[in-house]
Amino acid sequence: MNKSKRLKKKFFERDSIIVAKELLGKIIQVNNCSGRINEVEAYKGSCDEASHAYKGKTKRNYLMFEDPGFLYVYFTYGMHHCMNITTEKNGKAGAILIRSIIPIEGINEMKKRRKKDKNLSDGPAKLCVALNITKENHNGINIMENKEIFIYDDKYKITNIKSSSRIGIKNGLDKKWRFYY
DNA sequence: CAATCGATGATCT
DNA sequence: GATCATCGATTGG
Repeated sequence: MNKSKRLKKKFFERDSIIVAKELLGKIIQVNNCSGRINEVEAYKGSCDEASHAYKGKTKRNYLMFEDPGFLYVYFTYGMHHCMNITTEKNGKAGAILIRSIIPIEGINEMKKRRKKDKNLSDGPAKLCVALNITKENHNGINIMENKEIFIYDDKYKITNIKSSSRIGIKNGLDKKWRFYY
C-alpha cells in the first residue's frame, strides 16, 4: 500500500472546529465506494444555538455527548438522512456534519443509488444515499474500528480552506463554522 | 440563471 | 402541533 493512515481517536477527540477543518481532503470509504471530503460543518453543545445538542441530551442526539469517532446519523424532513462524526472528549457535545464528498471509487454504484449521473454526493443527504448510509444501519458505528466504513488520510494537501455560516439554520449564523475548499 | 415551495415523517415541546 | 443541519421540481426574469 502507500502512506495512507486511518484516523483514530486522537484525531477526533479535539475541538470540533479543528477537526472539521482537518477533515477536509480526507477520504471516506464505505465498502467499495469512496470519496474525498470537501465540505463540512462543525457543531458544538450548549454554546451553539444551531446544534442539535444545544438544549442538552435527547434520545436523538445523545451520541454527540459520548465518545469521539462515532457516527451520528439522523433522519430529517421526513425523507433525508445526514451523517456526522462525533468529536470532543466524552461528556462534551460535538459533531461534524459531512456536507459533500468528491466521488473517487464506486461511482457507478453511486449513480445507481442516486438514480442520477451528476451531483452524486454534493449535499449531506445526497452523500448518504450515494454511500448507502442510514440511521437504522449506521447510527452509533465506531468509524475508527469498523471494517466496512472508515476515514483515512492519503496525504492530499488542501491549500485554500474557505468558511461561511452554516447552511439551513436560523440561529447561530454569526458562527462561520462551515468549511470547504 | 435564482428564488420559491412541496414532499413527508421522526423528533421535540 | 410545530419544526426541521434537505432535495429537486417548478416558476419567473
